[in-house]
Amino acid sequence: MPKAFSGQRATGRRDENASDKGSSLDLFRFVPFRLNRLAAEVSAALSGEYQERYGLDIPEWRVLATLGFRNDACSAQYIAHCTRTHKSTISRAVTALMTRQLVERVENEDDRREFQLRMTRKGKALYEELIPRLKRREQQILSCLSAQERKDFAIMLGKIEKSLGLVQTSREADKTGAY
Amino acid sequence: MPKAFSGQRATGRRDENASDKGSSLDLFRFVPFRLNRLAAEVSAALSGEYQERYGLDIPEWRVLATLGFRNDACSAQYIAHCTRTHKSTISRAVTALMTRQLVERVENEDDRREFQLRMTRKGKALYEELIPRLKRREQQILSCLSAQERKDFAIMLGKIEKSLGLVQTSREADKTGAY
DNA sequence: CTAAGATAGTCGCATCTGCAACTATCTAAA
DNA sequence: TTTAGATAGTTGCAGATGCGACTATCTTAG
Repeated sequence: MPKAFSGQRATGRRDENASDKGSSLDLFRFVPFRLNRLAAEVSAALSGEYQERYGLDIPEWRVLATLGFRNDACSAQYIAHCTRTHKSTISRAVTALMTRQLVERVENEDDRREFQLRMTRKGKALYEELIPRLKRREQQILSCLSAQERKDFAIMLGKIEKSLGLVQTSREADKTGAY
Repeated sequence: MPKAFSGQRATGRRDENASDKGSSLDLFRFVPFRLNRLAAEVSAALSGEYQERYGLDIPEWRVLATLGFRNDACSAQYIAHCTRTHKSTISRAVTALMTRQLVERVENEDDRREFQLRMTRKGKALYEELIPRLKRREQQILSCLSAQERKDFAIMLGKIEKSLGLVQTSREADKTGAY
């Protein structure tokens, strides 16, 4: 048996004089840290599905997810904006997906700077196969919450997203152009 | 005014025939995606404090946060395990912090493989200055939630963390050695 | 029409970080 | 004691990704 560490935060050997009200901070109660850690862990838990099984990385998955949900062609820039992913990252993901013939693009007649992206038949097939797996995983991860808690959790996420400007109604977006 | 995209998810031009119950998935309701995006955004919102102002990156901040909260020396490995950060990342962070004389290390008499890390006076000073700023930011981010909601949100995070094995009592850890 | 500025997409570059190999050290079993 | 295996920490390497420059194209003001 390996030598165990002499304490974890639960028992902690933290000096109680350094109160949380003052100049100390419990990393394990600090929401930004928790979100980072949780997001990394959840991604890792899902990567078995899209990464190992289908050889997709996260940006590639986001491209497919956007195209699949919209069920309509759209530009790379659109995907970059609405998934909050850098356009160069999306560009590389699209290149990889085109190489694998999961996605194809056609020139836009009205604006020859941009391309209309759409999934190929092969891409759609992969998407259809992947989606139920990912949904199942998500449900597994959330199964520790009751139905009501899941609902509340989603609402709170929404509030935080909104306060950070992560969600935007199309009306607001039309005004500001800030996609 | 720039040309606006022709639709964001709120209005969406999504084909309603592709029901969520079936083979489609709304990325914006998909918790793993939302967590990733939210974590990235929250980190960006905080980076102004530790990154721009103090030249710390996230791993460096995690080292300081662990040392500061424990208020006691500990090994790099300990920090790596309890922050769930790769040991090579922590190693590089510690090197950088030592160069800046924010952290120092002493040999462990009992086990000469490991070093005891502690903050220097200078490191403590930076820590003390940084903490209230970060707490303030966290509160700003969470200010869109009521006190009760914040509480509930923390509880739900805890449940998900627990179900993913992200939290571990020291008792369990002592048994498994799985820090 | 022309010119200035904005936008779509690509690509080189730098940085970050996980992986794995490596050294040094410790532990445990024969 | 000896030796095999485990652990702490470091470092080279490779993959991923954000930034910024670049080209091509579009828009708008004059």
